[in-house]
Amino acid sequence: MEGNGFTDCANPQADFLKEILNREGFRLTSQRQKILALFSGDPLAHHLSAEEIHQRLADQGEKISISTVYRALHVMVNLGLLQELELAEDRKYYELLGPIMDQHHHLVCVHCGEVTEFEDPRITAVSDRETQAWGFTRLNAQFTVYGICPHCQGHLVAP
Amino acid sequence: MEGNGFTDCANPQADFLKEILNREGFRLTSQRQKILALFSGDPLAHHLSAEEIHQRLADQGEKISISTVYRALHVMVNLGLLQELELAEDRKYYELLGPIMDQHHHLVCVHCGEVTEFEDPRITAVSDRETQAWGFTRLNAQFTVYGICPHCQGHLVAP
DNA sequence: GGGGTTAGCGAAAATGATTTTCAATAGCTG
DNA sequence: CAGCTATTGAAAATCATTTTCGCTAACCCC
Repeated sequence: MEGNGFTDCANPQADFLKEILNREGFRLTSQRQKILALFSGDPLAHHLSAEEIHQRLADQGEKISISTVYRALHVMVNLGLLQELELAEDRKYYELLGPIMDQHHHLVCVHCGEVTEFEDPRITAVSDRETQAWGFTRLNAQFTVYGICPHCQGHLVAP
Repeated sequence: MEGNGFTDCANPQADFLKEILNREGFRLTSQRQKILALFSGDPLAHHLSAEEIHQRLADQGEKISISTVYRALHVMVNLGLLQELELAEDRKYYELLGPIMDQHHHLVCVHCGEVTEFEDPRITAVSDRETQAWGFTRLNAQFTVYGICPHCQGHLVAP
């Protein structure tokens, strides 16, 4: 009954999303807004999996189906709003892909799962060079380094 | 009844594998030898998925259970003999990780799936720099660039 | 501003890669 | 060679992700 906060008053965030969606024949739904809001709202929520998104929404009282979460994530990846990451072994993670935000990469501890981000212009340089050299249209690049973090190096027992 | 060709006469390939396996408490089995032989035997078989390995073995008359293939791949990844790659969306691929072979990376066409390899010392330099900067022990690094290959750029219809 | 069209939703079932279970077998070490 | 235990095969189990289907809600047009 009560409003969801998106219905009428001008919301620049929503307008932006709506335009991007409608341009490609997609519709602006409250579910998509809430999912995207999770990323832009919480700076600590850099990397989220579908299940984590579903859980966080449930925690804040939003009952959104897990299939809807997956569908929304795919749409946003295709629109270039999110990027899909292969951080853990089994599930995929997603992060906001701002047009401003420069390409950044990941250092993952295979022991505790901690993820650290870093940037280096050389990475972008190499991906540009290679895509051009082979005549590819570049869509995306992922650089992930796996290792053991300083903290976990103390606990080196057999897994 | 007839031999498998590995039973007795000195096989440097097998001895090498046996030593590596035994050093960590693993055993040399004919299944593991055959799986590893697929990689070193066929230079065209750069990137293989578990299912492809199972199929190739079946084609050459070797009946090895798919679960054994998965188990062998994990062991070899842990021993540093193989590297796990995230090339396609759904399955994992594996490739030989020679101590000689320098780190190389992948350029993937998201349309046709073609995989091209390239090398660039800057990538290794960056991963070394970052792991050291954060105090990590470096295990592995993967750099994958996604794009559309020249051939597929002609077929740009909506998916 | 309402009505028709159709994208999108939820719930549950389906899929498909990978993992585990368990009894039988085969490496390795003494 | 014997004993211990890692490994295998086959089938069942997992588990993330996708699909199906009837219903709802966005968007477009008048």
